[in-house]
Amino acid sequence: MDKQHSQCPVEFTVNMVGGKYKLVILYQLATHEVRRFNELRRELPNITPRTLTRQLRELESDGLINRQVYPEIPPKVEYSLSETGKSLNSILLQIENWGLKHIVNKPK
Amino acid sequence: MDKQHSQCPVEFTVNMVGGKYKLVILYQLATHEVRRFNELRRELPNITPRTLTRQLRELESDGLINRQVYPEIPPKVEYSLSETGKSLNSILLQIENWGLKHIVNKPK
DNA sequence: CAGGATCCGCAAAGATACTG
DNA sequence: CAGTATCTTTGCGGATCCTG
Repeated sequence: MDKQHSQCPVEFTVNMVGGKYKLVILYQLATHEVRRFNELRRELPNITPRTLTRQLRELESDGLINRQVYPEIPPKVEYSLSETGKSLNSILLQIENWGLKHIVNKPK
Repeated sequence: MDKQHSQCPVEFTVNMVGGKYKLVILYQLATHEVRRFNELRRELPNITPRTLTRQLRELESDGLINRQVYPEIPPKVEYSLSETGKSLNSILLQIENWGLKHIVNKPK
């Protein structure tokens, strides 16, 4: 209900990027500039179109990504980071690096 | 099921810190060194004890925090960041700063 | 190609009460 | 103080099929 009640800054940020795939999507856009719907689908092997659509829409309505529609046939839609989204770049890279460092100590 | 299948580093990290309150808890421990159960409860006004316990236990079993039990009466338990948890410090601070910068542009 | 429409399951979280 | 025990809820994401 009070999603935007967002007491503290950390909670505020989590509410923006806290979806199951949102950070991965943002990371994709951070490293590829522009991605199309089915490109993202391929990067996220287990995601369903419905879920991908929802995550993208939420990111868009939170102002983190841009959705560029080309009125052609077949349809073409390009997703990219907004300026606000780009301000997450350094965090995204650190999250990736942290994962790289600790993913190895984790087997078994 | 395949929580630890964790394809990419970003997803791996998200699986570790992706709980609704986990980053806030980690941030508390990053800025206060040590926190007790009810102290954390006060910082997270809406959390229930059951949920707090679970988030703490998951963070502990993922090796991000330490749980120090003092066998006294009344009981005393202190939570703190492990070395692995401390390696998240810079990310936690950046997340807070990002929230501080963008929480203002967000009203209405 | 980029989704929309439906239906559904389940894990995550909330509410409330109780305890060593 | 630091939890546990139950029960209930919710809402995210999955599965499947359909379409401009």
